[in-house]
Amino acid sequence: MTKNKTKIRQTGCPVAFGLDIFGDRWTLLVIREIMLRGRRTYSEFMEMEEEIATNILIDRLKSLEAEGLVDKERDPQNRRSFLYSLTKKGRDLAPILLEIIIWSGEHDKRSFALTEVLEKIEADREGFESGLRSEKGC
Amino acid sequence: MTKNKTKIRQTGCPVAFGLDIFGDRWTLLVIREIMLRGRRTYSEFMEMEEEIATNILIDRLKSLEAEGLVDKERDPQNRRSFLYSLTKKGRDLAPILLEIIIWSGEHDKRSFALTEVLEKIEADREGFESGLRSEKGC
DNA sequence: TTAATTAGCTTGCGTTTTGCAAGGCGTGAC
DNA sequence: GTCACGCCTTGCAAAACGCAAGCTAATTAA
Repeated sequence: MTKNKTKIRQTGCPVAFGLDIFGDRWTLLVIREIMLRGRRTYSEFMEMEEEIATNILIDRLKSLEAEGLVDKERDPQNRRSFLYSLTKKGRDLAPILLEIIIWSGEHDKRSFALTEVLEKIEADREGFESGLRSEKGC
Repeated sequence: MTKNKTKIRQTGCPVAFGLDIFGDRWTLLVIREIMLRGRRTYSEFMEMEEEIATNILIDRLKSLEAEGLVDKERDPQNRRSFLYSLTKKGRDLAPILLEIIIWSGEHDKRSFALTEVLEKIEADREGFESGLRSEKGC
């Protein structure tokens, strides 16, 4: 396992604290897979269109579990598979993901027909947030 | 200059789009310095308690400028210095920063007396957001 | 008008992380 | 048994990071 996140910045700043946990190019994409797409297994995560490498994926899954953002359990239906699910701490990342989606929607030139979705989000932030697993936005 | 952010993931997902721009351990800390602490120059950024290296700082400033999140201009008062300031695109990151602060406030065990600030934020999100440059939270 | 200082930036080099390809191992199906 | 599936490890090259040193242009001090 690549020894990731070696340097932890205990400065007390909440921004730095958050970035120490999910401040990289892959962690929030794994969260997105679970939260927005309902994917739950290693092989489902491997299907994401951004083409994550196997060692990076397993590294992020381990650190997410170590940080208490996801739980890992055997799939009762298929006992050679594992199911990853968000803890409360993980689910609480929803507003951050939502704000990233809003920001990108406003500033991504290629934002293909996302505008209408964005207007809905802005109009009903609460409602959207509670129903985040409904495929909108991504 | 370290050739940063080589791989750009044009998948159309707004989460990936955002992470391509600020998905690393330093970019949002530079934004924090400007937005929350009112710092504007290279040497002021070097004073941040997380001890950023000079080459990393200049690399991030250049990519922030290239992405149109900050503007750079000569300081009229001190013509050997430059002033960095947020563009609209940069200022629009405020809600993301705010949500990170809220998340960390809830999940950082060492969250020294931040709780009361958080309650204020939650109670008056709009108000807090518009006055983000007021030293609270960080 | 020359020397020193300040602010911003570059360079070199060792370490860490990432990306990619290949392969290994445990579980369950046949 | 043997085979396939799902999860995970390993090896190696490339990129990014971290650290220390030094360079350059603008300003101030002598």
